[in-house]
Amino acid sequence: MLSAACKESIRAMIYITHAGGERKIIPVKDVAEKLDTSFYFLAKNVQKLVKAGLLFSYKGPKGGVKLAKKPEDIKLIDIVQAIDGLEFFETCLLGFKECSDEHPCAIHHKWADKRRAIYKMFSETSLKEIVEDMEKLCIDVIF
Amino acid sequence: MLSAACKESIRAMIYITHAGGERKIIPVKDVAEKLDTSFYFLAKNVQKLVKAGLLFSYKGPKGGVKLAKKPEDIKLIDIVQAIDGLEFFETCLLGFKECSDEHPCAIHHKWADKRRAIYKMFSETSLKEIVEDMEKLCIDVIF
DNA sequence: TATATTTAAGAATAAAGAGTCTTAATTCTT
DNA sequence: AAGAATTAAGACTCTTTATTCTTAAATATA
Ligand code: FES
Ligand code: FES
Repeated sequence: MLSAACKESIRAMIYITHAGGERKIIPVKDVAEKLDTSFYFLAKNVQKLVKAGLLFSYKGPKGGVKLAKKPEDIKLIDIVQAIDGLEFFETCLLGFKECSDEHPCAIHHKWADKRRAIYKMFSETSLKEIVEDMEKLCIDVIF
Repeated sequence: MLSAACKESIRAMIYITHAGGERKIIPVKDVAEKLDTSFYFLAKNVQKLVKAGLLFSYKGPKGGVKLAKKPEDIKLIDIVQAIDGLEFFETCLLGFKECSDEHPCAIHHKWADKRRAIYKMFSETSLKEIVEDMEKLCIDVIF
């Protein structure tokens, strides 16, 4: 459902929120190390997050990235949209051209419900909430 | 979420149910024509459905495929499992190694709910039900 | 038996996605 | 001003998935 790039981007955003939030600038290299992933791959995706207005970036020594908005104002759906786009929420599960209540496929009515619930969850879940939950549940950010 | 192969396979199974069910043998060529898709691609996926025990196949003139079980006994999840496998339902949305209530990631608890609902829907929805719904709603099988 | 028809199996090609690297631009520090 | 650190951009390779094709095996029919 989510691409590898998108999954990693969400993890990265969670870590950036946890480690620096809106204030502190975190080098992408640090994020890659903490997530135990490829700097190259991560950096490319981070560029998309910058372009989407979710991160501010700073070049040079002491450079890096930080949140461009308050953690409570960045929702999971924003990250998904920036990296993968929203086709998942707009296209037919069976691959038909149209997907709407007016032109439903054989399982549209059942599926649309589930899909809407996922969209709702992604739209309502903010980075702030995730990081707070993690601390509450004593889950390591990195895992 | 579902691969192109899986989406097409579900459509094919719906058509086979509608056109022949457990009785009549339908040539794969006919299915491909009706679905307006590549015979080659469809035929390869149909082979997997045969191996998974969802279809019987018959070679030679008058050959083709038919359902190997009653339409009410073939669920969407069976088709998904045969073509894509069940990783979607078993792996972490954020790409962590483990995915369980014991080793949850930052959004496991929220996601597990949604995922379970989808699994339930796929497990409970049979080809019989889909085809009946279509007839009831006057939706063309092919669309 | 010969022929035509159809699925089975797997090779070959094309496209998309994942992952890596190189170079340029920016900016901090000395 | 010079050098080092860091992101930006895009080319490049590798892997997986999608798609097409070829050949073999089976079977109905004449
Ligand atoms: S038309 Fe198929 S899911 Fe909406
Ligand atoms: S651990 Fe991430 S969804 Fe289950």
